[in-house]
Amino acid sequence: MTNTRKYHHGNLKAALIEAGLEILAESGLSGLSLRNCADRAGVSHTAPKNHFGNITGLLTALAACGYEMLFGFMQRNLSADAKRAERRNAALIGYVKFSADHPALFELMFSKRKINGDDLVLKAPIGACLTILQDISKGLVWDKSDLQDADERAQTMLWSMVHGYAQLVASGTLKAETMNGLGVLDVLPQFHDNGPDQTQ
Amino acid sequence: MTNTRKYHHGNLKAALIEAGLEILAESGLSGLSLRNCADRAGVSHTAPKNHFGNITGLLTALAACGYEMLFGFMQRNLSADAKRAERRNAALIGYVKFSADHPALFELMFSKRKINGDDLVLKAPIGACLTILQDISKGLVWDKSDLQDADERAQTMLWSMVHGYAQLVASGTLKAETMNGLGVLDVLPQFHDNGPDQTQ
DNA sequence: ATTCAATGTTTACAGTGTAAACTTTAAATG
DNA sequence: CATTTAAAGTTTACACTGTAAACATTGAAT
Repeated sequence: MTNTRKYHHGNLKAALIEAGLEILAESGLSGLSLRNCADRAGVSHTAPKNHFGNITGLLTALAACGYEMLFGFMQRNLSADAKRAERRNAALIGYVKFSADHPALFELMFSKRKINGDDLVLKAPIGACLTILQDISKGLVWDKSDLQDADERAQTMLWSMVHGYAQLVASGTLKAETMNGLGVLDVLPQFHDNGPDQTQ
Repeated sequence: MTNTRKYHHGNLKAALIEAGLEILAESGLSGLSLRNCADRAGVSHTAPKNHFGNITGLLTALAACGYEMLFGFMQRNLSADAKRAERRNAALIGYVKFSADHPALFELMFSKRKINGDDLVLKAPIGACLTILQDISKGLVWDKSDLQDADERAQTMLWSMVHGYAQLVASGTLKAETMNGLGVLDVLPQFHDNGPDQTQ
């Protein structure tokens, strides 16, 4: 009935993002192009230019979408009164689970040369994720917790650990059979907390 | 003098790899193509096919080159009688230094979808690097060292930590100014050793 | 001296991103 | 309501990419 394709799509920007996410899931980052994205949305191959400017604009919008999803993954299965240690474990598990569930999107999100880091639409969800990281990094007791900038060190350490694990697994560098199915919490060290859990 | 270009290059395979490494250093992974690689080597754009088959073949050869370099970086500044803790620190620092000195090559080496993981020329230097990783992961004392497969867990943990740190820095995700110039040893936990240093 | 396989070249084609000129249409304006 | 205008899509064109097929050259084996 809606066979009479309208000249103006009406919601092309959202349709292009949805098409892009589908193509990423089906064919990976290398399988995504402006043209097949436009194809799937049912418009000409130059239509995306009106909404995203160029390929970087589209990829940036998709990456922003990814960070919003990552934010959700890092807060999944958390009760309202979860302690910081629980929040930390949930965030680490969520981070790895997201990278496993959406490997191409995860790859794109950290392909910093393919996206526009100054885009405000991208910065917002990244900031939200960093807020979680900051929370779970506070007051960590480990062998460097008495040095200067301990919280900042802890943040870098936690992110490095979980991101490296996620990236090595998602890229296929660490194969599942090599790992005896060990998850991130089975491998990375556990640190205990010091001081108050300020958000409680 | 050698202006009379010979029909047969003589050493095209090596020349193409060298050209590829140069382009990677100058223009990044996205700036590398079969055609500009052939251009720089002074041959027609289809000449590389005889030596590498397709773009995957060239990228695989370049990645193999990268792992050989990484192996050298991980053993740099080591005296003949270095203890395992020294070897471990040297390897971690070398890993990060390599990723900082050759970011595009590092990116390629872990772009597993762009290279042929079954290539024996690639497998050899990867195996050499894994041998170092295995060495520096043995007998590590940490909160999971009494669990099953402790050495394997330690290996995954060490690799995750250092790789995540290297990737986040090399990709520009962790900016230098954000980090107060903290190096990998200033951030990641230090574990002490248990048992004999078997290679001594 | 001849053959032949390895090594390069030429030509062709489909796919990519992007720019410019053009067309349609919804919405604002009189 | 009629007109204008700018946003949204299309058409066309071009340079670049990887790859395949047909062809040319040449060093080395016979």
